[in-house]
Amino acid sequence: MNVLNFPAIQSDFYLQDTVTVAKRLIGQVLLHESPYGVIAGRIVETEAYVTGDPANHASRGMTRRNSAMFGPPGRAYVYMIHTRWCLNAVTQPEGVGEAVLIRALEPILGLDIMAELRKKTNPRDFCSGPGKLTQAMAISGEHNHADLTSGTIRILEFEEVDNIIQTTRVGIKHAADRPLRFYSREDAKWVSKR
DNA sequence: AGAGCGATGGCCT
DNA sequence: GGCCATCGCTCTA
Repeated sequence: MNVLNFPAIQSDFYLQDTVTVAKRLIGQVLLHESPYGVIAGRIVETEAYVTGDPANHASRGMTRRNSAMFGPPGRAYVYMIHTRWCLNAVTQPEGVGEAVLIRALEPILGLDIMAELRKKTNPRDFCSGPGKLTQAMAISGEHNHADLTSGTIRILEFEEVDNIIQTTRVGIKHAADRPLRFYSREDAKWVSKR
């Protein structure tokens, strides 16, 4: 199988309820045709950030940093936290600030590139966290607003995952009790722990 | 498993 | 100028 032939998920998908998008992104493939070569991983962990949610960057209105969240669906919202980049897929129509944070991947393509970028040898250290996977996938601030439905960074239709665990989100202060984190039970070994 | 800490940029006062 | 964050690493046990 050649992932490059898989169809990219189109913007209608990202117009579904953000929680639904977060669940259904599990099992799909994040691809980057990067300057280093083709890199890809299967999404195994996500979090939803919705309207009225104090943990959502968009909850206090639009700023320059979070503007991508208010843009069209299917774009990337990439921001920096504590020296690391994090990748979100923007959901909902333009003007609504919601997104899904991609938290972990199962590496599937370009493992040698990931090893080099991450300076790690164990594949479990490549993409088991939001800041790790952007480094492994060569994604950074320059990719903010990038179109994930076509272009060099895409999310591809791959498979549906049934056994999805729903728990609380990681590393947030506000609304920490809301169960808006999702991960694939079968792929728990690739998931971020903290 | 759990605590401590480095580190950068955005945003508000 | 200061606060704080969708984090990762290392050290201890």
